[in-house]
Amino acid sequence: MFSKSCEYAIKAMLFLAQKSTHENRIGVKVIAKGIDAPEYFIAKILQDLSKKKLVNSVKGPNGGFYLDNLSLKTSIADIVVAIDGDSIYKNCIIGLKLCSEINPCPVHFEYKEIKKSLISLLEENTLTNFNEKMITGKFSLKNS
Amino acid sequence: MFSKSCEYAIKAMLFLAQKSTHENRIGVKVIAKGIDAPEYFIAKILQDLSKKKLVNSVKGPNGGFYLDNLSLKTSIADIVVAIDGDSIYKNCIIGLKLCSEINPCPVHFEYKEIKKSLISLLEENTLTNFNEKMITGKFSLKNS
DNA sequence: AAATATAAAGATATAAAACTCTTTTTATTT
DNA sequence: AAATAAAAAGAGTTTTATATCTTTATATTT
Repeated sequence: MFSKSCEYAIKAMLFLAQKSTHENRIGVKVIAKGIDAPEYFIAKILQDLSKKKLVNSVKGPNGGFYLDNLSLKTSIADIVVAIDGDSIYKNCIIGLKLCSEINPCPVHFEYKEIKKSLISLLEENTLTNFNEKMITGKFSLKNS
Repeated sequence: MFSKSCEYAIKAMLFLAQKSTHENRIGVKVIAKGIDAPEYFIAKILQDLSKKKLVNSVKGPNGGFYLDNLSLKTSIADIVVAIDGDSIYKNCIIGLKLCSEINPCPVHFEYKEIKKSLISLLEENTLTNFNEKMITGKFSLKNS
């Protein structure tokens, strides 16, 4: 569904949403361990997210990454679009370039509904939202 | 969503479903042109589908690929599983290895429903089914 | 039976994604 | 102001996916 980079990005954002504040920044190493991702690779991804203003960062001693209150409103959809682009919004499920409402592939209208629910899921789940769900203890992010 | 190979496989199967019979086999070159795929690449994919018994083939003059009546009952799900494996059935949307009913990620239950519809779409659409849809002329497979 | 046309198999090439290392820049702390 | 710790930037490397080419095997046709 999503690229590896995108999955790591989502996990990193969720991790930061739970653990970071402006005062408590988190470094690449801690994030990498926390989400079970390769350190140098997640570093690049965080750089990218930082350029795109989805995370905040400060350099130097006691520096690291964090999310401010605005960033906590980021949805999974925002992260996906930032990393993988908008293909999830646009692409035909069987990869036809010309598939559209006027020239639909055989499953266009069926897939359209599914895509709609999928996009709702991605757009309605913000980081804050995730946090709330996890506070109840019924959900988790464990990977190993 | 699916790999390029898988998209080509689906398109090739649909093409064969429309055009081939036991008597009228279709060669790689024609298929490649018909679905706008690289010739040598789709040849490999067809070989694979043939080994996995999803298409029939005969060598030699007037040889080529075709689908028999049994093969026309193949669903998109069958093709996807043959080429991309069953990750669509199994994988967590945010890539967590441990995500499950007892250890769900924050969107597990929401995604579960979407996945269900997606799988229905893939399983319920057989090649025969596709053909019927296209006979009405309301649907198409054009790519360019 | 020979020639031919086709898929199958094997080997190679190219591109993209995933991952790593090194150097540079810049806040922070001392 | 100097030392330091961190991200940013740049430049690789490795792996996987995509694509191509060549040779071999085998039905079919002549």
